[in-house]
Amino acid sequence: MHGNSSPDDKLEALPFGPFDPAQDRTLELGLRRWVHDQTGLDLGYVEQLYTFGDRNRDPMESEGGPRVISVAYLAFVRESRLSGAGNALWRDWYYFLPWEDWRSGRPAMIDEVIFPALRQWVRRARDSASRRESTERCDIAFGCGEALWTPERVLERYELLYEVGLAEESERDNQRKKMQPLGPKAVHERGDMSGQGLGCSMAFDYRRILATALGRLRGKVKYRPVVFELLPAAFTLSQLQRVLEALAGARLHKQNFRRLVETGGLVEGTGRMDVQTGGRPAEIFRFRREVLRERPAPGVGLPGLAIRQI
Amino acid sequence: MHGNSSPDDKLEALPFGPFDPAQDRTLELGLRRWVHDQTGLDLGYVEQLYTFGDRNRDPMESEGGPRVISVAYLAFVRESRLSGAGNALWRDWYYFLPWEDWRSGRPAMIDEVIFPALRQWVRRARDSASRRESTERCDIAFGCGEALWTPERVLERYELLYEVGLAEESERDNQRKKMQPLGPKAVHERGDMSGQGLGCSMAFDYRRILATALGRLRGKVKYRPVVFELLPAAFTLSQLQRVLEALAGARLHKQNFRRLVETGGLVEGTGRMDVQTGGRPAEIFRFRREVLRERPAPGVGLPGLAIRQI
DNA sequence: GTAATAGTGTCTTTCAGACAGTATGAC
DNA sequence: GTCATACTGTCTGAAAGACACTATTAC
Repeated sequence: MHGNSSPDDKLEALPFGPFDPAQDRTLELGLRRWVHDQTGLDLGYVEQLYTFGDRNRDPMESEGGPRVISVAYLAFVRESRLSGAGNALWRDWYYFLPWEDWRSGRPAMIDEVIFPALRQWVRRARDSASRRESTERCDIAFGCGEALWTPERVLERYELLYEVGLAEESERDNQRKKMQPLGPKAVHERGDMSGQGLGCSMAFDYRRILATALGRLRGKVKYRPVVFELLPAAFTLSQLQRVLEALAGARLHKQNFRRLVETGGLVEGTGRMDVQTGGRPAEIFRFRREVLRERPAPGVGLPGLAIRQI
Repeated sequence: MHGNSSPDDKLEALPFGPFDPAQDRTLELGLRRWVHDQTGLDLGYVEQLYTFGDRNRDPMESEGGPRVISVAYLAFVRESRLSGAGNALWRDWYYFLPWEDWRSGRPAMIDEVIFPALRQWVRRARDSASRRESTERCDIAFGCGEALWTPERVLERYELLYEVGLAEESERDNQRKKMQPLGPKAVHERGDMSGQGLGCSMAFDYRRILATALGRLRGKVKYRPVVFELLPAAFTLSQLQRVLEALAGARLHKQNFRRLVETGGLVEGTGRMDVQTGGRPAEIFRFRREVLRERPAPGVGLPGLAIRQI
């Protein structure tokens, strides 16, 4: 979700609100309250993500502003409800993290922009030890060499792109804190990557938060049936597959997927049929709550998620 | 780890410290600094856990004290280093959560104390809908009925015990906030469970934090090689198995465990042998870092972890 | 008929989970 | 020898991953 109460109007931002200890019994209730106040929406599934408190995450801090600590939450909202909800509007998250979307094949920017930049960055490392370490980091994050592309390493990838200078934010943040000494991690000399920014940048460290959320969700979907929070009570297997593919950012093998969720006891068919959409009518399925008792970690152990395309 | 800077001296507590935005660039660096200042320890592996901010988690709040927000972290410290480290001392976490330790079989207290209390609690539910819901919660958390005992549901179990009144903390907290209206979740009438407290209680909501940590670690160990942060660089497979069993709170099948970690590429043998400990000498193994590239989620998919004993 | 979507059957390989058994030390 | 720990071999059944194939709609 997107709220445009951002510092300057051009920047994309996540919705945020204050926490008022006097008013809200818990952090989560506080979240629900201000989301409701700002947008009229009542959140369903909500999960605490991570607490961000790095220095200068709010650029105003370098001009004497206070340190801002944000407790980030991940929440689901049905797209249909969003129209006319305050000043929030809908955004595909791959608009901000386009390299994460492999649904129509491996994104070209990975080979054309990211890999060259990573190689250049590795070459600029101070010594051979840090060069080796950097190579390993790149390999694991982006699945170079023998390594596989692992969908849930979203944050590792974003942080690498940020360090390399492929995220507009890194350029912006650097201008603001140029008086600050470099941390121990900055073992690379700075290169000029301006204009190479990938995906739409966001205010503050919001893109990092978004990356945290996507990574967490991709991981969680495997051992908890969170997908069903994103679907109506009744759905077809194709719908379920499309939602999972949107989360995973990859295509799934249709037949195996069907078998996985059906024989895995995650869903059950109702006898009913879907209204036609240009093909054979699909059966309507529903989530089998009982699976929570039967299996210790009921999720979709996404088949062939490690890179293989359909 | 245990720090005794607790409100009254009798209560067990987790170590904690203030966050000083002026001094610390990040929350994690702040953590490392005050742990060092208080105990002289330099933390190794550190992971942010969860941020706790419920009303009255600090009992002083009901007497006009401020709302305390705690960003909890999980960190590893080698036991040997702990002797004489400030006023911190070592505690087995099963001292606080004894029902979580199945290493010497199913703890008797589950059948003798917990199940009767849960059944009584379910019976006291207002209506049949909430009774059904409560039954399902108990089944899933504690593996009753057809459900399996799932080691990582530590927090769900603790919260249930707290609600049921089997945690001393719930009695204590209730006395302090008796003027407060009941939340929507309190659909059960209150029973008298005093004196039935299970495990050692802790100050504030620290036992909830501990339960969060154990649950998270049990989950994480399956898809990230965190175990090796708890072991020296060289170890025997038996040592590795013992550490994993301590985390999982369950016995693992020895032969399958060996095969799993060896053929899974998680460890590799050095030719060297261990000093004898009353049996055939064991080979010394080490962690194979390369596994991070080879497998998307390299961890120990703990074999037979779902209840089965050796 | 074609195009498009939905759904079935089956084969192979891999691996978890269990079995029993052997090897090398201390005593 | 016994006891204790370390390690090996193998069987079985359940899945993952891939194959080809049939079914029902709209046009």
